[in-house]
Amino acid sequence: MRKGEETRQRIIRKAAPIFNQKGYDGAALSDLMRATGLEKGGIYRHFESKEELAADAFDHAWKIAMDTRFQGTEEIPNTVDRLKQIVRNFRDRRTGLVPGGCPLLNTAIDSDDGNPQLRAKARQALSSWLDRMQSIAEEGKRRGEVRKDVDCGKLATLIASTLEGSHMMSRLQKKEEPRDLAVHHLEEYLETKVRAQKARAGANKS
Amino acid sequence: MRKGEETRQRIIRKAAPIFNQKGYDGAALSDLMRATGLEKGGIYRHFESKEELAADAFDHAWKIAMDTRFQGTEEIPNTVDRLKQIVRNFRDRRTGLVPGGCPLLNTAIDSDDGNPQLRAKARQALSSWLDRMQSIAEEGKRRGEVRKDVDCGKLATLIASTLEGSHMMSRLQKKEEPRDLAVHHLEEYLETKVRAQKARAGANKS
DNA sequence: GCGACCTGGGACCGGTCGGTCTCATCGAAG
DNA sequence: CTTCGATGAGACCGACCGGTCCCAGGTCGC
Repeated sequence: MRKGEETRQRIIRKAAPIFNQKGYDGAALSDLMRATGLEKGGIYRHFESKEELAADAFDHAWKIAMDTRFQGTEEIPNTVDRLKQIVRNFRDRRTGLVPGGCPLLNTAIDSDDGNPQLRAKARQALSSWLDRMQSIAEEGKRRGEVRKDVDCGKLATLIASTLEGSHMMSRLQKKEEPRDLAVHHLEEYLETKVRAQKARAGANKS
Repeated sequence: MRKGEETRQRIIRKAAPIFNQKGYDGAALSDLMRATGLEKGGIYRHFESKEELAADAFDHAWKIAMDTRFQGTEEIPNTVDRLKQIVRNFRDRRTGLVPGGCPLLNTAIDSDDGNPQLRAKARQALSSWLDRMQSIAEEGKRRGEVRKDVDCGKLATLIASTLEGSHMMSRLQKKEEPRDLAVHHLEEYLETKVRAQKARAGANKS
């Protein structure tokens, strides 16, 4: 029981970057065999199908992405500052991630036509990300840190769209600028349109 | 000479949606044969390789996308209004497009690892789109319709990122909301941060 | 230390992949 | 009407696809 589970996890860890980089069709069994150092039989003992492995690999990659994006945000008291940190994390914390760019973006586009199983994974991944951000905004609203006229669900959607779109462009151009730009834009948006203003006469710098 | 070119164009037209929906690897020759009604030999007479066909199919799909996104914008005199119309076109005009979502987004993600030929196509497609939007903004700046402190290149990048990201989310969720939201957000941004204010005392409705 | 079971190797499967080649037919120019 | 290049059919190719299966050897619990 022990050894098998270890191997299973090792396969997932090695397979995740391949699926994330090459997509489901592009990731051949032979690639996975080379990466894991196992023969076909060794892999298929632990997974019923390539699809099951791809699903587990996606979960693995997404968990890492989520953990990284929310890293060091829990302890930030102010909710708007917390959202800003999440936005900045998207730009700054990209070491330790599964190579190949955002797994959600990749899988969403990849599973666009067929592969309903992977598509469902992507949908639920997006939902969980949006929910977490929305919850933070709602907490902020209850606490009076976030303006009352802000729609928290829409805010989460806007943040995710902007970040993911800029991420695609940064990867395509191999330049940081689009991502930097999106982060800066969102920071300003959070500051001017989301954060509740405490003092009536307070100066509004920056 | 005549007939052959017609067939070539027909193949491109029929192949474009398949590549756009299934990706390069996912689009099998057998799919293309079924769509075109031709046998393998019939297709390969007109293209040296699958890759050449994919490149031509991308050009075809992207041309349609660009034409549609800029449809009815040339005749709008005010440049900021023109940009707003481009943004709205992204949301509203989606009939006649090659099925499968934005070819740029799809191809950018699809060609992320290998296929440098397709990747180059995607890069140049993005550049041409950005350039066109940037030029409009620069024209607006010369005419005093756009604020002097606006960086036109960054503006174009921000618009493209936001639209593409929201497009991915809309497709994944099968809901219009993310795209609507992004369009609304950009419209507001163009109105409040980009458009030059003519009159000092003018009311700023909406 | 024995026996049962867990693990991984690798031969094997039918199917499909992208790509080639030959040849009959088609269409247009003379 | 003939002729000849342009065209498309479809058999064929080797490679590789995802997946199965059985066996040898390793790893456990007892």
